[in-house]
Amino acid sequence: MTVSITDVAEATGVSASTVSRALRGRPGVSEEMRARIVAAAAELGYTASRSASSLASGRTYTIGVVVPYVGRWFFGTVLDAAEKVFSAAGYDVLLYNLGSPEVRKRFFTKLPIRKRVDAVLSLLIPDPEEAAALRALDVPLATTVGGARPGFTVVGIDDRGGAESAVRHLVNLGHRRVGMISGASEPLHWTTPLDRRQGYLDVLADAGIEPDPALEADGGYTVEGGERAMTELLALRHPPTAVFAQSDEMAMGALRALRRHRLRVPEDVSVVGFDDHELSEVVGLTTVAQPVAAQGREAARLLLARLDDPDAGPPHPVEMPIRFALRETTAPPHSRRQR
Amino acid sequence: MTVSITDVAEATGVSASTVSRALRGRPGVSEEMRARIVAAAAELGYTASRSASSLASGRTYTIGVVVPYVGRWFFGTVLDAAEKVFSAAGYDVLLYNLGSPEVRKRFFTKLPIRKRVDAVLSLLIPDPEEAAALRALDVPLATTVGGARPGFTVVGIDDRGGAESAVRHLVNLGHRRVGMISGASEPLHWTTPLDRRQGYLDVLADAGIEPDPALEADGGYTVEGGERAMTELLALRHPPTAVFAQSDEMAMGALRALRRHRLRVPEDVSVVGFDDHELSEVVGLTTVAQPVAAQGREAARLLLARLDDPDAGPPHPVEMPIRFALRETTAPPHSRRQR
DNA sequence: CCCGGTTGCGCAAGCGTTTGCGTTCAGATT
DNA sequence: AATCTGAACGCAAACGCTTGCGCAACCGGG
Repeated sequence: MTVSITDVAEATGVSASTVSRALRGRPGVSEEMRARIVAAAAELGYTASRSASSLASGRTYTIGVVVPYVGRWFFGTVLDAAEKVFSAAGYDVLLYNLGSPEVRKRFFTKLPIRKRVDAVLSLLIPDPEEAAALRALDVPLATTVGGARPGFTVVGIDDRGGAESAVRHLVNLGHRRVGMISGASEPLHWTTPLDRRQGYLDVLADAGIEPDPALEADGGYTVEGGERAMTELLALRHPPTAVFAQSDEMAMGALRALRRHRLRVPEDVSVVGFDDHELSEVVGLTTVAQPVAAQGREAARLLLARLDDPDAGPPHPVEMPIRFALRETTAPPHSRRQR
Repeated sequence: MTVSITDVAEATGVSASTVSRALRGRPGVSEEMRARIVAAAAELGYTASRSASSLASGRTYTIGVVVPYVGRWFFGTVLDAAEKVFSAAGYDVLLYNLGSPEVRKRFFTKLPIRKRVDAVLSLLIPDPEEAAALRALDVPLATTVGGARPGFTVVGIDDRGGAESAVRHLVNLGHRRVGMISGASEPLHWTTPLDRRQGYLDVLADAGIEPDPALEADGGYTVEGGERAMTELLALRHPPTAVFAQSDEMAMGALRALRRHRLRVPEDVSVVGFDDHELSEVVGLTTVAQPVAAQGREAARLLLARLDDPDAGPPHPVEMPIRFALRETTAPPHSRRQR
């Protein structure tokens, strides 16, 4: 039924070996013969069986991409960009969506990915054990989203510096009580929350402001979490006049909480986020923008490069540029709105 | 290096056939032997090579999912949900991200998916030719997002009814000039924009309102497009007092345009969207909510059912429930409009 | 005219599973 | 005791490719 390599071999009057070589651009076939074979293959609608060829060659031409949550904007965007690079290079993408802890655990113990991929791009930060499991696959590995791991190609951004620019902006506007909505409850091996927090603390110290632990609330990197966190902060005896949210999603949650409390942004409270979510510009959120898609592209490219040259070790971490995006959610404390 | 089935066989002192049967729960193996084999396999860290087993069995245990744009919230969410169902059932997901027309065309002509998947879930609406190409794969097929195709399992919503409820809401509030931001430039075989438009027209007719073509603007289903479209509408001599956006993304674009024009929502202009984007609640957008993740889950489930029982033809279309979500962007028209 | 070197192609041995069929053997049936 | 019956397992043939090696035919240079 489905046409196999011998069918096109017979149609052309050559052996299967020649067909294989011709179709894959291998040397040892005359140009004339190659043309005939290609034509015949096209006419018959032949595609090599991936299972068979990867069994025979050991290459799968498939990249495994593991993601914590495809639905979230950040990961969706990175995946989108990476997939384009991979498919343009002739690789297929096998997607593993590791939402819940159980699924994640099962994945790393059973490793269904084994013998199925030529490389893996991890959009989640593997803990040390998980990283070891991946290394056991013996294929090139890469990660985005901070957190260096031995053996991994990593591309990320300067989280600390980004946080600094955000908080410095608030301090420069005159804010003294600036809160932070973080993701403290996230697993510790993920360094992003820590780095961003450090940036926050650095700037405060620099400005001679005593950090107040009460001004740090956990938003778990979700919209709802951000809303809860902001609500907590507003319940304080001395609420902050400005908050730095470690992600735009949390910042949007914060905006919502503020609206609910009938507080105006930025007149009553300033908010700055981090990431530059696709909708941040729409809501006018001041934020520090990171090149999300570009990170996906870059990680994919580096991975492919390592596939082409297996001897090259993992390159040193790549740091993508960030940019402070001043919009409409920040102003000096207790300001009157000007027209 | 990598452990194969014969390694397990030798370790247990049986033949490879028995190992295969034991590990896959096939009859013909004593329980005692099965236990020993399972133990040995676990100890050696054995995983069957997918290439080899699918070559031998003809099954790939892989589902192809083709998506127009993973990064968009809607598709990301559907994919997320579907992937969970597939992986829970032991299937892997092969992702094809068909953003640009060229990539899309190449995909459907070369069909790299051939011989690689047991079924395909298409999140984009294939045109008749593309649908035929997919049918040639001779595997179960499914689509979400409107547009019935012969041979496809389809799950969707009542787009027309949803649009009607949205527009009726506006009309009931007293609006007479209600505009629409649509996606008219989208390919014609995608029926969603058409259905939603029909719902819009139905309600107007029902209310005795003469439809004004000038009140329909194309937003291309993106935020920027929505913003442009709203800007066009505002430039009219008689701008609408309310607009129905065919998607939340376009609605958000519209909100942005309105803010830029210093118009207040809902006092000056009412806006209602469609989809219930994850951030719609955050911005308080009134919309008609559809169960996005549920549609992905359902489509995946139906596909798996057809895999289990290949004789069952494609089930008739499944229609998921929708719900009108009243929030804060709609109100009665203001008699006095500022300029 | 011979000869080492290409060039172009076929042969056949895998790659690691699955599976139809055959074999063995313990126990049940006459 | 002879025969029949399953159950449990092994044999070996696929599955559809890739690839090292061998072997003609052909090339130009000495």
